[in-house]
Amino acid sequence: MDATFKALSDPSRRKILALLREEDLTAGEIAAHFATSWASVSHHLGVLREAELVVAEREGQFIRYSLNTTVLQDVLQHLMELSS
Amino acid sequence: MDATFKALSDPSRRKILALLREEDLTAGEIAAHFATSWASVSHHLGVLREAELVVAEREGQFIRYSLNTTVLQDVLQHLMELSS
DNA sequence: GTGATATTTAGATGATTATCTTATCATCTA
DNA sequence: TAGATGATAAGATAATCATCTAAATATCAC
Repeated sequence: MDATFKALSDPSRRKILALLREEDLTAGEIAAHFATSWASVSHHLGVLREAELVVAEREGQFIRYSLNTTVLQDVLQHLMELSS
Repeated sequence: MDATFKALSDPSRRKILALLREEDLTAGEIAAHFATSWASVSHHLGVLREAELVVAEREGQFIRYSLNTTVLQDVLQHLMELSS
C-alpha cells in the first residue's frame, strides 16, 4: 500500500493513469503527452508498474500499458476506511 | 489535489489519519504513538494541515486535531474517476 | 547481419523530504 | 511574574526523487 500511495503522489503519474483510463496506450503514445524526456516518462511508468497500478505487455516492437483497476479499488477501500 | 496525495504518501501520516478516525486527539497524544521526536510528528501534522486533511483547534494549552473528511471524500472522488 | 525504431537502464545532478537537536512561542498554575 | 508543560519553528543532515543525457536492449524490415 505504501508503494501505491507513493506512486499516486506524483501528478505526472496520475496524468498517465487518467490517459490509460480512456484507452490502453504504448509507452511512446504516453510519452507524447509529456514535455519531459522519454526516459523520465519511462521512469514514471516503472514506478507505476512497481506499484502494480498498471500492467505492461509487449506487443512486438511496442509495449502496451493498461490500468490495473484492482489495485485502484484497494486504494479506494483503504481511503474509505479512513474517511467513514 | 497534489498536496493531498503528497500528504497521503507517507505511512506516518496515514497512521495519524487512522488514529484520528477513532477520535480527536491532541498533538501530544498523537506523538505518543510514534517513536520519532515530537518535532517530527509536528512536521507531519503541518503537512496534513496544509493539505487540509486535518483541522487543528487550540484548546487552552493543547491543540486538538480532527479529521477533515470532506477532503478525503474529494480524494475518493478523484480516484473513483480514475478506476471506473 | 545491418540499420531503424521503441523502450528501458545507467549514471549524474539539483530539488525535495524526513528526521534530529535546539530554540522559540503559547498557555497554564502558583 | 516565574516556572512548567504543550507544541511548533529553525537550522542541519542524510536519504529519496524527478529529471537529464548517453548508452544499452529488443524488435522489426530489409
